[in-house]
Order: sequence, then C-alpha cells, then structure tokens
Amino acid sequence: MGRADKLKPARHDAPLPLDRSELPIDTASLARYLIGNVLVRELPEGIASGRIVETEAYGVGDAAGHAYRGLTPRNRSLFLERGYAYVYLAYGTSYMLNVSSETPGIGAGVLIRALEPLEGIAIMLLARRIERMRDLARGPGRLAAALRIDLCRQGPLWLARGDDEPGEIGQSTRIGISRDTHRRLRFYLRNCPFVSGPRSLNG
DNA sequence: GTATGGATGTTCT
DNA sequence: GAACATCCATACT
Repeated sequence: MGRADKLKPARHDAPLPLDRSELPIDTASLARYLIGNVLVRELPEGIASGRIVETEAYGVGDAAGHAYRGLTPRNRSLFLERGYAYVYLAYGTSYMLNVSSETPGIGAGVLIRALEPLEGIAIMLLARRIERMRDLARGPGRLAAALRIDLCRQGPLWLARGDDEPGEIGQSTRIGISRDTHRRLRFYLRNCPFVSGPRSLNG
C-alpha cells in the first residue's frame, strides 16, 4: 500500500478491488476472466465505471504484442506481475488500456476494448462527444477517453467484481493488427450492443 | 449496416 | 521514413 492510497481513500461505497490472487496468470485466461467484471475510475468529479464486455489477449511469443521484441522504456509495465496497467498512445490520437499478465519478467497483457457504462455516465459524457449512448466506451480509444485515462489527470483506477453472471462469451480473431491475425484471442459478450468490431466478428 | 481515407504522435528502423 | 492493438466523417449499398 503506497502513500497515495492513504492520503485519499476511495469513496466509502466504491466497489472493492479484485484480489490479485484471483486473476488468472495465463494471458488468454485473464482476458476471458475479465469479461463481466468492472473497471472503476475515481475522478475529482466522482466515480465512473463500466462492465468489461470486450478484451484481447497479447501473450507470450505473440508477434502482435508490444512486448514481443523485449523490454523497452514504453512497455516495461507489461513485464510486471499480473494486474498492473499498461497505457500507450496509438495513432497519436487514442490511448489504449491494458492489464499486465503472466509472472514478473514475462511481457504480456490484456487489452480492454469496450465497456457497458454503469456508474458516472454524465462524467464520462464530459469527455465524449457522441449522439448514441452505445458509443460511450465502444472501442479501446473511446473507453480510455470516457474514463479520462490520459496520463495527465489525478485519480485511481482499479478492477472490481461484476454483480452477476456475465452471459455467453464469444471468441474471435483480434481487431486492427497485422501480425498473428489468425489467433482467436479476442473475447466478447454475445448480444451486447456495447461491443466494438464488425458484426462478422460478433456472431 | 459496411467501406474508405485523413488526422495524429510516439517508437523504432 | 515507416509502422502503428484507432477514431471520425463521409460516401455508399
């Protein structure tokens, strides 16, 4: 527990974090496990949260993963034990949020791609110019914008337990990559309007 | 609904 | 200079 945790405790009724011991170590297992659980962000304006409905695994020896070519200053948090954030800027416009996986020293992680908004929708709307509510956090860049994961704002970020059974989980190839495109390492909630990607991948 | 192209900044060759 | 785990606006079926 670091000093910052003691200085500003979370709101008393905020969802409790998952214990690290319950996170699967294996990357694909973690990606599947996270579906149905909750991502919580505490901002000065209040709590913003959403149910995780879409993830992608970027595991050991995966040529599409950022850790594939070894440890660099950018990707070093992927080499931490499971449950740490790895955030980077893609295409100069969108931040991507990942959860580190595997054991310390092994570079791997899970990309969180979409949320079903739960709490603090008004807070998330402040950062998203949208017409349809379903687009609030539908896609990894939109998700990071909605939760204002922009690396220049104060506020904790954690994973919490989902309230109920997530529903049927589908599996497909991953989106937006050019290597290892055949692997079916994308996990999503079936029949969920908040999932990104073309209909052909979401059957 | 799907397809296409431009904007954008960091990392690595 | 190229690649890139994207988004948005626009055009079209």
